Amino acid sequence: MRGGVVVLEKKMIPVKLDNYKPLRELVFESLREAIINATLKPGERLMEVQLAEDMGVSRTPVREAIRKLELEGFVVMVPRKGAYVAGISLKDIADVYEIRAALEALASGLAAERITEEELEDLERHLVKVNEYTEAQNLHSLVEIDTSFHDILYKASRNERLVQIISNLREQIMRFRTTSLAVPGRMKEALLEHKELVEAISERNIAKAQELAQRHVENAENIMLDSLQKQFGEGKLK
Amino acid sequence: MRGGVVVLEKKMIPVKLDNYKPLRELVFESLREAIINATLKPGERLMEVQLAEDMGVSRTPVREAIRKLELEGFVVMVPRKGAYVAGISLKDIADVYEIRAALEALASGLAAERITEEELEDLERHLVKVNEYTEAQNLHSLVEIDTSFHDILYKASRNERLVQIISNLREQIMRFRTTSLAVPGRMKEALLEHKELVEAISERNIAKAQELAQRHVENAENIMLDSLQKQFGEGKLK
DNA sequence: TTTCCAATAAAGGTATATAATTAGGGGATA
DNA sequence: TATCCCCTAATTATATACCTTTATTGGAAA
Repeated sequence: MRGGVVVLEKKMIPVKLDNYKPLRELVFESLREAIINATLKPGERLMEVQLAEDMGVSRTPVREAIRKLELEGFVVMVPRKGAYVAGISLKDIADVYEIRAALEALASGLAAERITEEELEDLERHLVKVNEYTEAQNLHSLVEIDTSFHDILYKASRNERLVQIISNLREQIMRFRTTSLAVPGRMKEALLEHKELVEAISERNIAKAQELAQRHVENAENIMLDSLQKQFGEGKLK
Repeated sequence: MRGGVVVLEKKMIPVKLDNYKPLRELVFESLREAIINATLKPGERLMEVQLAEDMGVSRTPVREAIRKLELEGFVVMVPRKGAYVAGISLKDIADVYEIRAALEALASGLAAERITEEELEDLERHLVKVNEYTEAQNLHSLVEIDTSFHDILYKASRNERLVQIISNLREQIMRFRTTSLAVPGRMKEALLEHKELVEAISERNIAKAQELAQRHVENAENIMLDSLQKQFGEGKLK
């Protein structure tokens, strides 16, 4: 029902009925989510028939979802055995952080060049919220707003592939994220680092933004590795 | 038939019958190869039945291979339409180089820290060959040995994920590689840059290695973007 | 009791069958 | 002649069936 009067549209509406998602996508997202929040634990076996039954679909979309999880590093395949939730060693975590430090420095530098005023304001609004949640010790909301903060920041780099790679790397260790920010004092420290970073970016100080981003990641790495090393010894985290 | 006499094995043979590869892997590699060397051209439609027939397999492994190609950015999916070989814009290429510059700098710096003497010697042996092929203007062999050179270099970073990401990014634009090294004078230039880089690494000069690697990638980018800009205008390369 | 072998079940790998959606063409009508 | 609609063919999406390999378990023999 469009009403009786035909109105001339200003623009052609980009009619995207892209709401449609294949089952494999839903399964993929569902499984990834479960792996990230440790509902599916490292080392756990993923059996196709069982997953298919649980989700009420056939094996085909489940298999296709697993293929994608495999490439993103969330599961490992053992030929003729099946898929297992990927374990991750301390070395793996260190490796990921090493890459993230470089890429987040790159992204922050690019953001300092390319960010718009609107985005900058948005970032600052986020900082206010981060502040609130930090005061309130609201860990859950903090993690959420923190993720959103970084999303805006990285998008400002105007490099979609970069955003995608960083996002993937962050997800890889987000399985242990709670451990990181839960360390006493880290929340306030991180907030300060974020503030400095935004300041450098708003000053369009590329080198400083890079430097701060890199150090920010390195700090997060040290905290996390420390606390993990205490929890577990060496070996794979399973 | 193991023969009549049982011989005591010196060592436990790491009995990996890992020679086995699922069909989906073979199909995956085959398709990726075809896309990289432009047998399958950007924008071309990939039809499952046809590919399956051509390769003498069923649709299932073909579909699974396509799922992986999708995640690696080699194909784009249009829901209910199928898969198309991914087109790539000049912006895309610039984005990829932007990331590569940062990551190859990182890898080279790490290599300067962690490379072994054996690996260094191996690199220098490769340089000799690069020299030969450059003199002989043997483009094909040059591309091959160049790839191998970089593989050794990046492995020396002792960061497998880093190696994997860089490899993927290189493959993404390898589809246009011929254009890059074919530019007159670039081959010699690249050789010189490689020599300097190896020198910096053998001196364990981390900062210099990073700097040289970054500039090397940036140079390659400029050459390639220039020559592509002449060939095509704007728009997707199809 | 322990070890080895065989039978069997269970799971992944592959192929095929069915459903659903889309593109395209041809004909009818204005 | 042009436009609109319906029908058909083709293709993807999903489900199911079949094949192959591996792990397990129970029993027989040493």
